[in-house]
Amino acid sequence: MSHHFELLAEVRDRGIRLTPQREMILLAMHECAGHVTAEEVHARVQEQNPCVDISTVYRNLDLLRDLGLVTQTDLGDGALRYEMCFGREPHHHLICLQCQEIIDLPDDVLDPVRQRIRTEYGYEPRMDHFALYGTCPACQNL
Amino acid sequence: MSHHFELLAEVRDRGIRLTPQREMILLAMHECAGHVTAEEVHARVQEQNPCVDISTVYRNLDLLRDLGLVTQTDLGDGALRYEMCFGREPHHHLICLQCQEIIDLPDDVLDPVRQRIRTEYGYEPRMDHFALYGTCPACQNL
DNA sequence: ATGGTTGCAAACAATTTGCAAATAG
DNA sequence: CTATTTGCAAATTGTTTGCAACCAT
Repeated sequence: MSHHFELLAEVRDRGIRLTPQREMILLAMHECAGHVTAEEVHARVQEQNPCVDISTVYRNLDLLRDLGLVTQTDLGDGALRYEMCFGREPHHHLICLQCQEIIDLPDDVLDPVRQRIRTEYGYEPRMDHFALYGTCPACQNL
Repeated sequence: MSHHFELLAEVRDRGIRLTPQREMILLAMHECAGHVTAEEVHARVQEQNPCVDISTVYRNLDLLRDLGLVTQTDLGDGALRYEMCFGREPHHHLICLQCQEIIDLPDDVLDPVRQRIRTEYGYEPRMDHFALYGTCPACQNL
């Protein structure tokens, strides 16, 4: 919670109106360490004010994504995941296909791939927030 | 079309009933080089028999995916993509964020990532059919 | 004051399901 | 013959939209 203020200031500085709903969503995202669905953010916000609508959550998450404060990732299950990235290191996720455990990977695991994409195919890679899959050590011994 | 027969034999050998619908779907998938949506498969099959329902297409694509004959990929736009992988090299896709152009990448671009995931995190990676994003050479000059 | 923002209800798109009838083996 | 598969219609799920009222600046 240390830099809640910084976060709110950041938003205000960009000329974005700070409505109570927006502030609650920002706060909820800031507190949740991991990636959450819109539904989860909604539930969290409703604990404070049950009137807040899910569409407001979606609209704000989209906005924050466009501002670059939040990442939006599609993990392949039905729902999009959002994660606060303001003031955090870029990273990726390694997801266990069996137990769904998720661990973070440093951004540079993808550097060799980026390298090859650049030199061999001329594409400029943009791989900001990636989901990789596998089986975790625990689940390998079953 | 050379190994249509092989493909049908493969399916029959696994004890799967070969209904006309299933055969049409198999054929459509085999002819389409790239990744297609269920809708596209449906459209293609309906050219032959307009009665075939979209749910039948979905059910069969799920079945073929479970059999390992077809890959299912989520490119992040609303619709899942399917691709016949029977008798083909494993590969990945590099998608231009601007023009949506898609090119194939050989499987081994991910080897360094796999290596690190294995040695550093103990996960057994399973990255069969991946979607990577970037900007293609053409779109970089705009 | 006024333009961005909200809640609501309804629309949407992709996918799934229940069920009776049809059919492959 | 019978378990599987199909077509149909309806349900689900996650997300988006139109709009009048509301409110941060």
